[in-house]
Amino acid sequence: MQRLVLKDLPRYECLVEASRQFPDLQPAACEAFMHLIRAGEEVIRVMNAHFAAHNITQGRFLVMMLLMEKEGGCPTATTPAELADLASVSRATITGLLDTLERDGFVRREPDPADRRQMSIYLTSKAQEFMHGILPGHFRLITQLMGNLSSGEQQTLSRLLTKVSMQALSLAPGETDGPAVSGSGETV
Amino acid sequence: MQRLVLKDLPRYECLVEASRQFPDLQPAACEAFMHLIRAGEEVIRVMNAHFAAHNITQGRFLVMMLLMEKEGGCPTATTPAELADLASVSRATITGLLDTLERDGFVRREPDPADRRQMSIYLTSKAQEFMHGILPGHFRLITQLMGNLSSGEQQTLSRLLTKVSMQALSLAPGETDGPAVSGSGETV
DNA sequence: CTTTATTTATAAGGCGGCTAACTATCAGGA
DNA sequence: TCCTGATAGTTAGCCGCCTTATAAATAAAG
Repeated sequence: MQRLVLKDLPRYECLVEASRQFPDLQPAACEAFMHLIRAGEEVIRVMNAHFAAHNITQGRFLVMMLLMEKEGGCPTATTPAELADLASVSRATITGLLDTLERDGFVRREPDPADRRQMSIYLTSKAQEFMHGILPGHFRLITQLMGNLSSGEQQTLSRLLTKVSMQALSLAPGETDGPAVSGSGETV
Repeated sequence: MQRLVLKDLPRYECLVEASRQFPDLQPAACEAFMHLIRAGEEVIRVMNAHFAAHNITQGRFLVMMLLMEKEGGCPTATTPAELADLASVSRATITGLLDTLERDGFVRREPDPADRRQMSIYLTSKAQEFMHGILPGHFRLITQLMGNLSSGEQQTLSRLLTKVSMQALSLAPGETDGPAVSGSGETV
């Protein structure tokens, strides 16, 4: 249901202590990193509890969100390939999710007459009703989760996290062992 | 290897638009929430790539971190129960992790002579070497991930995320549908 | 028509969570 | 002493979600 995370983060002095043994450890960066991981997991834990109370999972919820018709011209998916792309997972994963959603009567697969390789995925009316029943509580929960922050703090948080995301994306493809370390033999 | 997440976040106007349909949706809170989820996942993705390059997983890494001897008096675990507690997972989960770690020669289980129900878990010297080989790169990676932020921004981020974590913890046990909604019939 | 690319689905596998049930042990009390 | 209850760890069975590799149908381009 959730992911293995530290319950209590090490105190800052502890990080400073450890940075003597490991000069690459920057206490402030490390602390921000751990807070990020933990806050993300705590928030996901709360969301999962909400989902579980409605007999759904985060994956199925996201797929249905992506399938919902939106007024504001936001991205909407209709095929498994689009879903996989929007969610950054493999198509096989989406097939599995759609299988269970279809079994439970939440989505319908229909062959596309124009391109017969493609399937079009539609939310059933049952799913529409379900989502409209669950979404107000979902949004209230998000509001509550962020309720300790002022509007300004929420914006600051968004800004800082965007920076982190961009950095993470830039680090994703290339290898990890820092600059100018080409092959220092830690390939255990 | 990672979790299903939105690749591209909806634009802010899109959230404003949606907030007309769902009055409970607060665009700024929702945006911060999504940035948090996404940044967390992106960061975890990068870390997982690093772990995978060394044939390890995040769970096994965390267990070994908890087992390492630390100088600064930080929390260290020696029994499965302590590990489960520190990591907030069930003991059965820890048993599974320890099984694979033991199979790969990273930990040793020894019965506690004082209380024969208990096992004491120790890192092998192989694991010690492994961790000392991997940790510098690990910490460098964290430093890089947070490298887009100034020291002040890192501290601000830690502070804001702490607020979010605390709020999430306070929301964890109680139910989710907001205040004064006792039983409005969305128990689909 | 043939080749190549694309879309979906399937199969097999792995990780990492969970609960429930079981064994062994410890500790307290009648 | 023996029963009882709590605790530590393992086991068994389950599920969610992810992967890669493969297959089958179709499309598109030469």
